Formats: sequence, C-alpha cells, structure tokens
Amino acid sequence: MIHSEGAESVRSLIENIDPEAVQRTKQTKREGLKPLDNISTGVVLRFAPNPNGPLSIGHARGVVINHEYASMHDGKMVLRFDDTDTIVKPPMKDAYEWIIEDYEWLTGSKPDIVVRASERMPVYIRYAEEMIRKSAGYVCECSAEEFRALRVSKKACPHRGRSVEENIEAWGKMLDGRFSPGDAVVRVLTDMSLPNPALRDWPAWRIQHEAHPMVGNSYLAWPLLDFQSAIEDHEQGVTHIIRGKDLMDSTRKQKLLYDHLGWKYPETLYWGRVSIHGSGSFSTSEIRRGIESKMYSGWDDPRVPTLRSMRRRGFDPVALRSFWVDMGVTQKDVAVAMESIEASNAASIDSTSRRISLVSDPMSIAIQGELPREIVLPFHPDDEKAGTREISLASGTAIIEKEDLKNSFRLKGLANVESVGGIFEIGSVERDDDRPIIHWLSPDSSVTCELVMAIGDELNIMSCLVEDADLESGEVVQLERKGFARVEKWSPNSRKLLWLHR
RNA sequence: GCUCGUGUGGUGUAGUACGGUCCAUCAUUCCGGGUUUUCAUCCCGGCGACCCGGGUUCAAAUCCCGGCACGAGCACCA
Repeated sequence: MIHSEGAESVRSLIENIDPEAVQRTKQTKREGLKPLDNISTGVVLRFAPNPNGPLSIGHARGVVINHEYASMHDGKMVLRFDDTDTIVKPPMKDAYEWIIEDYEWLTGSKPDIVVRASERMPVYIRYAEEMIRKSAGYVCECSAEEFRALRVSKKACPHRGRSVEENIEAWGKMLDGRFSPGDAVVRVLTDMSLPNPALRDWPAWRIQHEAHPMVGNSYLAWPLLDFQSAIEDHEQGVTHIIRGKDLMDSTRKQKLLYDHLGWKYPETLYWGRVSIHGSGSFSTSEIRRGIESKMYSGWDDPRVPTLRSMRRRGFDPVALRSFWVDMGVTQKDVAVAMESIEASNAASIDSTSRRISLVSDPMSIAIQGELPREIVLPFHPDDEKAGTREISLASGTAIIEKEDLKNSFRLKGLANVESVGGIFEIGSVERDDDRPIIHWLSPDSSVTCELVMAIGDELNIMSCLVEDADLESGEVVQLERKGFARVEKWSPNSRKLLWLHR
C-alpha cells in the first residue's frame, strides 16, 4: 500500500497514529558552544602555547574556546607552556609572563593551573625510561634521512631490535651528552607496516645542547611535542583536547603511546584553519624580527596582530570572546574578515563610548548671526549618564573638515548655516531640511592632538584638532562620523589618540 | 605517492549520530525603507545556500556508493 499511495497518504496515516509526529515546528539555531561529550567525571581543558612571544590573534580562538568549555562545564583550565625546543622555536623568558597577562585579559580570569614543560623534565624522563624498559620504545641512531627512507619503504631500522639493556645504555648517552645532537633519537615502537606513514615508529626525544632560558643547561635531550604533550595531558588529568585538525596525526600517535602505557586517551575535538583577512598575517618570529630591527616599536605596536596590540587599540575582550564562541568548533577551514571582528567589537563598545568631534584636515569658517555664547552637547546620544560637554562660541568661527565645505550644511548640534559670500549665516536652529550634517569644532574649545593610525605596515601619524573635553587616558571614544579611537594620553601638553576602527 | 579531514546563501553558523517536525536556523554583509541634529545606534522589509552524479526509500541536507573541489599530516618545530 505504502509503495503505491505516496508520501501524502503515509503522512495522513502517521497523523492518525500520532498527530504530533507531523507537526511542523520552526527550527532554531543552537546558542553557544555545543556541549562536550563524556563530562560525567568533570572536565579539564588546556591551552598549550609555545612561549616564543606574546599571544597573537591566532591564539585567541584556542584560549577562548577552551576557557569557555571549562567554565561551561565547571571544569578546570590548564595553561601549559610547551617549551621543550631550544633551537627551532626557542622560548623567550619574558613570554611566559606576557602570555599569562594576555590570557587573563582575554578570558577575564586566571588559569587554574600553570605548568611549564621545562620544569617537568624529570617526569618525562621517567616515562621515557618506562617506555624503553617495556620495549615500547627504542633509541635509534639513524640519521633523519636514513630513517625517512626506512619509513617510506616500511622497513625496520637496524636499532629496532636492540635489547632493553642496550637501549638503556644508549638512552643514558643521550641524557649525559656522550651523544651529540643528531646522533640519536628515542622512537616510540609502533608498527612499520602501518598504512599511515606518519605513525611509523615516531620520534619522541631528540638531543639539543642549547641552553634553555628557564632551566639552563640542565638537560641535553628533550622530548618532542607529541611525547611531552601526551604525558602531560595524562599527568594533569586532561579530559578534553581541542586542537587543530592538522594535529590529527598527533592524536593517533599519542593514542599508540597511551596504549603502551595502558592509559585512556582524552576526548578530542578538532577545528580547521582560520585565516583572518585584513590583519597582518605574520608569524611570531616575523614580528620579533621586526621589533629587533626597530621596524615596530614593540609587541603592542598598532600594526602587529598581537593581543596586546589589540588591547592597546581598544578592543573589548568580551567582544572577542563572543566572536569566537559564535564561530564555534568546526573542522571547516574558514576565512573571516578582520572587519567582522571589528563589527563585533563596535557592537560591544558603542553604548559605552563617549562621542567627541575630531577634525583631521581643518579649515576655519566665519559664522554670523544669532549665536549663544556656548552650547552644551551630550557625550552620548542615548545615555544621559554619560554627561555633557560645553562648547564656547565666543570667537564666531567654526572649524570644519575641508572636504565637508559646501554652500549649505548643518553644524551638528548648533544650526543650519548658509554661505553668503564666504561668510556663513546662521539659519534655522531646528532641523527643517535634509541638508548634510557635519561635525565641527570651536577654536575656543579645541586643542591639537595626535591621531595614530595603522594602515597595513605604515603608521600614519596625523596632527588633528579635537574637542578639549576632559577625556580619560585609556578610554575608548567615538569620533563623530569617523569611528572609534582609544585615548592613549590626555594631558595638557600631550594628547594622543590611537585609531581603533570604524 | 601514502594517510587523514572538510564541503549548507558573499561571510560565519544551526540542523546531519535516531531520514519525515527543513519548500532549511541565526548572525553579519549587501539592497530598500523608517527613526535619529554622526557616515554611529536602533527598527522594518528584501535578495541569497544543502559540491556533483547515481542508489536505497512512500520520503534524503541527513543513509550508501562513486566522483569532484579544497585543506592538512608524513620534521631530530609547536
């Protein structure tokens, strides 16, 4: 019957049995992050940066999502410094403190646990030995090139079958410096015939003789990320790992290690790559070079995509958090525009930003007619509590942007004006037509200031005129008709604004 | 080459585990209109999408197979 009658009759058939089954309900969008699975025993999440510089905008997602999940499930958050490489990405002593500051600014809270891998070396050494004694790992003396060839041909390396005693002996040589860098690595014993080449006897330890900024020359062999991270996640009781999908093979490698050690691997979520268009896309090391060569003034240079630069320009961490939470965790590679982040920020700060006028390319016009000695304007159109500022009109002139000059326009908050032979006559105080409204300044109530604007790799420093309002250093203001800027300095002899965004 | 992953409007996202409640959610951009003494804010309206092809089924964004596209890993970096 079903076959011949079609969907309609099936629908009515179902309707007779259970009317609710065919009721249509408007679908809704799930709000916030999708809850984690397997949370019955509580959650522990972690954010694990390399301390080779302060946090950049690229780290923000990792900080925000992990932190949000931890607080959403009343769990703990571990901030871990993965600093076991002293050569390729050498740690920077100051960065540890910077990252904690950046973390606290962005999340509004302190991490529950802070751990540096470099202070945990005894733990890693102990587990490496356990692994070797269990014949779950071995010391390999092949060169990188030799092993690469073995990996692709699925062949065992000559050191793979050594006895535990021989391995322990070689391991000791790695630790005490009888081996030189490159002479040997510790590998996790997996299976050379594994279909995924990345998993075949993957390297866990290598030799590095460089001094470490935190622990000096205490160690000559260091664990690689996959080993160190796996051990530390277990030690800290991490329940959920959220990482980039480029690290999927890391999960697989680490699971093989967990199998050797008899541990249960955490739940793992992945996200895709995010590229942010319109923000400088440079790496931490590139920024560092730019600072060293004096191209940038520091890690908070307005041109540089670090969190501290964004903080300095006036970004609101609450807006940043909601931006990343809204994006959620998907494995799609996404491209977002810096303008989107700015729009999110603008929405967040609009209601609290005081309004003032700034003129960057000034010209004076004479105004005449019935003028009050001063007018009072609100600092915010929708919020009386923001207070008011007084503008003196004693001089009978107004300063406007050159590009706003027309024969007829309205000086915002004052009156319509009309050019009569170059002199502007005051007209209606009421707004009674749709002539353009422009912002303006009075020479008696304005001061000069510096407006710093980052445009790509350029720093545009403009000398401007601005209202002499009583601004506070650090506050974010909206420049009428222009956009937002943060007050860097506001003292009688030096006023400096830093451009934020429209 | 081997391995893995992802494809929903311009952008981002919900829905996909249990096919019908989806002629597909929400936000933003864009377009039009309104409010407003800012090109800000706010309000209303509109445009706009399930990668392609087969299959299963009364019914597929959802399940299966095959393509295609894009991305990642195969470092003695993280």
